[in-house]
Amino acid sequence: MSAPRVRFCPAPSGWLHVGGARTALYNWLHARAHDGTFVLRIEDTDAERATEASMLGMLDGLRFLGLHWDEGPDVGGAHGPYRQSERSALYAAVARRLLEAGHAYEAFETAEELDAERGRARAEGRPPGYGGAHRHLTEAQRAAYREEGRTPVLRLATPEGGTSVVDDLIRGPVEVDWADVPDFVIARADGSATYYLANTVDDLAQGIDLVARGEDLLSATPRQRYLSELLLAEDDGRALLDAALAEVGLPAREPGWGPVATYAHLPMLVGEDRKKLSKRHGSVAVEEFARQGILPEVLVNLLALCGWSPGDGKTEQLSVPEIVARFDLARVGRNPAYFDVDKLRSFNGDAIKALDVAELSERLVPFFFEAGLVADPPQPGERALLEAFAPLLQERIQTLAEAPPLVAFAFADEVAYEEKAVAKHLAKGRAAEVLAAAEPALADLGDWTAESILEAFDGLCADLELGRGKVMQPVRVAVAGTAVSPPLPETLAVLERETVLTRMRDARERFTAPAAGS
RNA sequence: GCUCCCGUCAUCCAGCGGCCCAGGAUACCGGCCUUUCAAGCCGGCAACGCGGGUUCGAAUCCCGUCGGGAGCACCA
Repeated sequence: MSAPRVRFCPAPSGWLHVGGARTALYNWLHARAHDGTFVLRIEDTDAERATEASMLGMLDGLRFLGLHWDEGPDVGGAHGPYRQSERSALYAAVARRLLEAGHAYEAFETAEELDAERGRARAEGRPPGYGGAHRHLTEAQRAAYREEGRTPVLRLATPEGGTSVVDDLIRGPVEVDWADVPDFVIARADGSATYYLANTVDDLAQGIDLVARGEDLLSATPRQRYLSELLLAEDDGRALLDAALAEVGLPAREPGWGPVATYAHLPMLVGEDRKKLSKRHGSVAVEEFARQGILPEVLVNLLALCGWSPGDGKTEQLSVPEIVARFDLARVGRNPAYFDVDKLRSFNGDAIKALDVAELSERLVPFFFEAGLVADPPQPGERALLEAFAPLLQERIQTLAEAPPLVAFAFADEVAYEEKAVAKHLAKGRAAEVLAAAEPALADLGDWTAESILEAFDGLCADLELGRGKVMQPVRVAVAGTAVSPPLPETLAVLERETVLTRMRDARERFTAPAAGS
């Protein structure tokens, strides 16, 4: 396979979810693995659903994942435009030519009538597809419908008999009986193109030679293959599509482009209930994972594993370059894949541990900013604090978003004391005594390091005949306000000694009962 | 209803006729470690849907059956 052209073509409604991201990724991987071209095309033919915000969100999601496109909106390319809403003249020209050639016909049923008919068909156990009622209308009948004020849709007349065999790269040959393929709509009553038309036309016009998409489109393939053949069939030495392209002044197809694309239908992504993944399954938007602090390369890793595996039966955690090097569409499996969020978190934790400190700090910045703990570019002091905590955080977080709450106390001037922690570790027991003893012990320390602080604590343990927990928890709560923090000596060492001492004294006066007599 | 696709531990993946009384990962359970929370380390549980073939030999090939999913839109 030489320099393939592949595409991802989202419909801009809603967010980029993991299913779409997986499809985009597989196409992108295929392009990168074979030195090909990754085209991004926005399929916004349905004016009622497509939104600008959604499109921007999709682009952001793809960029977050690092799936950069070679041709597409905002980067351009030789075969644009890359938004279908800007190509409607082409679809109209193609549709008209299809009609003129007798491959398509006008159908006058209204959406309501078809709906009702579908309901009846379902109730009676008949296939709900269009039966072809208007396929052979006479000129007079058409005129009569028009007189009623009806505007027709255009339907493609599918073959009367025989079978269509699609040789799917992943599934092998798939055979479908033409009798089971209804005459489908290619142009709506308002003249706009449907997916079948626009998608097929553009794949051809943009030289897409490999189509990797969700399995839910497997049954659409025979129609698109048939449509492709009609578009490419030569008439007067020129294919219908080429004539239409020239008519509307869009770039011509390149000579080297092959006739029809190879198809690769990817297994469905499912939720825990084994149903097609949808918003019902909780957070499936790429943006949401980004917000939670999932690393993009980890999301890519997990997405890659949804249907594909390197095949050695062992390796699962892979870097993006490794995936590119090993990926092969032909090795994609056929059974539905479950997008496992637990596994994602686990891998993410591992990846965070593997990051070097500077890199981790950098990635943490937006999350600390979001939490209101640092300024937009962080102040030098804030950055230093972040870098000092990064190694401690690294060991215990699975997502970046988990970091700020763990060390918020170090960035805030005021400590937010947690009621339960105070009640358990300060307001009872020997907390007052412990703090009173700890203050001078820490104040008198020569070095302010984790080692020396730990030594001081151990000294206190011996003096007071208490375990480390009994000594350190009151101090932790006094300084952090919570019973949970990174390891205490290291944490204290990161803070200014004065801050620590002040907080201990304040907490002792504010929360502890006066030391009991004996 | 019809058509198509799929069927290995709870979950995902490996397995392409002998290397499999089935391997890895996540989850779960237990232990160790321990200054909190995690992490880490060690160990454990646990699957070839079922029935027939083919074969010296089947998770792997064939048929049937059952189960699951997708599609049959003026959505993509």
